[in-house]
Amino acid sequence: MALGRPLTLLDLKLIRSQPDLVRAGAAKKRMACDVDRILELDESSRRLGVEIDALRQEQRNSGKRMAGADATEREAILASQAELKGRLKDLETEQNSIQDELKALLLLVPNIPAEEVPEGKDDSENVEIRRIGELPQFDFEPRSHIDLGEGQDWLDILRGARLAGSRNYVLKGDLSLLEGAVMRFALDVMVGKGFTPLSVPTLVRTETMVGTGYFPGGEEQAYRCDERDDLCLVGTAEVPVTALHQDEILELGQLPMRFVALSSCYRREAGTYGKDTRGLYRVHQFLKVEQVIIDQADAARSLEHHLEILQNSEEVLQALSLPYRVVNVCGGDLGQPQIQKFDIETWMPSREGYGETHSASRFHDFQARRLNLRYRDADGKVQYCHTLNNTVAASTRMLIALLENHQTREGQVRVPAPLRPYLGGRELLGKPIYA
RNA sequence: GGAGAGGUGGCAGAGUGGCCGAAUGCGCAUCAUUGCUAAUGAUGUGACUCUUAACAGGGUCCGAGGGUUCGAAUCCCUCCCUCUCCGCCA
Repeated sequence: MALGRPLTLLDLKLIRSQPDLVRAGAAKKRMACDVDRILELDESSRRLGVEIDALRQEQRNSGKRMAGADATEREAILASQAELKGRLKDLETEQNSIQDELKALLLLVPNIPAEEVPEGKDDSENVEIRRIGELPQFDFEPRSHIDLGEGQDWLDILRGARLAGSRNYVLKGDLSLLEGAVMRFALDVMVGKGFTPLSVPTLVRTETMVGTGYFPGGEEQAYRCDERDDLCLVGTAEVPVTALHQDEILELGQLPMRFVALSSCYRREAGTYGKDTRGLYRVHQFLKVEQVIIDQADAARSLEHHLEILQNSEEVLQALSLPYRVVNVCGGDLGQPQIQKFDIETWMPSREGYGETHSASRFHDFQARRLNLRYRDADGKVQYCHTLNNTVAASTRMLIALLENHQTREGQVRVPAPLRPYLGGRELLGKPIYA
């Protein structure tokens, strides 16, 4: 996969100087990483580079002598240049193939997880940090969002599938309005906190997918339009928003940048056949409000931002009176790019459990390196930025939580106070449909 | 989709085969002057990478990739992007 920019990725110097750190990081994430091969390729490439540089210098100097040379000198120069050129070509070809392999391997090196990341093999070993909110107590048999949605004629899964295949849906009437209300509320909360709202493309170049760390590796999860146009549908606004300033050198005064964006999100959900097949939990398309922070390379500040964006989303859930818990994602459940991730799981009565609704990630400079996203620090030195993001609200999973947690015996849905202004002041949605 | 013009440093902009990593201006930094600010003057100021303990030195980069040439920012080809006009269109 070609990337049209210098490629440093996980700092090669770091891999050289502390290979064990990189190995340990990969092990904690339960990921493979051929550090030895990388070091070997790096060394050969550099050895060749020294040779090539010397030959190029010779080539340049004798080339410059041509201008003032007489006939016999010219002939001698031509002869030596021809020989130089041949040697250079051989060495360059060799170095290119080494670097191609090196780049491909570097793209796969996992970012090193933070110390606070718990050990563990998969999501069953994520560590709960806190539970907030009272679980709803029903004095009747609570219904699933599917029963409520279909009963109120708010949700048409059959026709959604007919239009676009399984895992698609149609929202009707008040549920469609409720979707708009939650999205707008989430957006307004973030704008109120000083985040800059952004409307961004959801079709991006594959280079941008590589830059944000989704490719290589996540190709199966993305809808791709690259046969004719080299474009992919994003699974989250994180991609275009984080990449907004790719290839730029930002001024210190511009940082930190805080962005919030509402976008459609598209996910193929390959490999999830038979999992969460009913309802709105796992779908191919939904709306999401996402928050992104871009700041200078400072681990302490990054950690602060991480807690900040986590707090922001918790505030949204609390305002909507939805019970949730926060988990510290363990090494084995962490993706390649993150150094730490907090998931927020919201209570969903039909699942009789918490379902993942938010994911707050801290990347250190992983994405910034791939995106060539840099800034000039106080000393005038160019550095890679740090990036972070978190969900503010994802439409379908929030609708599940809202419908199921706030349902009444009659099958209506109480509207949490903060959403009422977006729904004409109504406190209750739907008609009584159950006795 | 058709025709044309372009893509050069943080920004603007010159540069049509070697003396160009690149004039000049702006911006920025330091110093001088100054009650402060402004103005003025001087000096400095690209990124990446390799060798080196360091001093220092080398190489790469003028949208991307390939080609011609002893030698390419400059010539040729392909692709990407931007702008103008026309067409189509929510």
